[in-house]
Amino acid sequence: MTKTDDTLDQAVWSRDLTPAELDRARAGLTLRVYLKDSTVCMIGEPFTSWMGVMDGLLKVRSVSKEGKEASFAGMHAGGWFGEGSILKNEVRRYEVIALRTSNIALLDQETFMWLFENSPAFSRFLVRQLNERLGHFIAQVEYDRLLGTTTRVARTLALLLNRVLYPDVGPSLKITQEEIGLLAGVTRSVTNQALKQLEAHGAIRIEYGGITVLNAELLRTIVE
DNA sequence: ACATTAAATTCGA
DNA sequence: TCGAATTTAATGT
Repeated sequence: MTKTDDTLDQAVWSRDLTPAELDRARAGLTLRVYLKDSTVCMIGEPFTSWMGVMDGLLKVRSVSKEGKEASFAGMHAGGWFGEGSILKNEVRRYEVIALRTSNIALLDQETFMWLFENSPAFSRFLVRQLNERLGHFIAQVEYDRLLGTTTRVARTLALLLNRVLYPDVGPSLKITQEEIGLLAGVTRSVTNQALKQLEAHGAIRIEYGGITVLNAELLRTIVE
């Protein structure tokens, strides 16, 4: 078992591929380690690869068309991103930073396009993922209108729990309060207060170095 | 920014 | 390899 075999094994989109498609995918995969605080990709960079988080935590800072407001999102194990840029063949509209040292898999553009055009299972996966993201963009419109901090933190956590984007995610997240703060765009102490509120409402349980979500639906819908 | 507590690591037997 | 001692990391205020 090589490392790329491992990677393929863990990737959701590989599950229904034919053996031939799997071989092709394996040949297009590269693994990289991004150290904490390093830049994974920059705004304006032409597309090079589709990326998957094997392990770690990334922060995606996306900027609106006019370069105005920025919004954040987290990316953790199991998540794949960049398909929007590759399909439209445009430059990246967001910047990605490693919040902690992370193992990232890269699938080169050529292989990605080959799979997209030749593998029904792969295309099906992509449609599902793109559709899911569309829903997020709609939710984001509301998000940017200064909601309360507790709500922002709640939504940040809810996004990390998304079953479509992170198929293997369970109710317990290994993420520090500092990291949650970076993702939600609030300070650590505000994060701490927000988490306490969420815990008081029974939405989560605070643990050392992480949280467990008790009521995901409440997390998604709560407004302070 | 500081004090407290939890976890991870080191080290001696 | 066990656990006590020390260091590092995360939390709460």
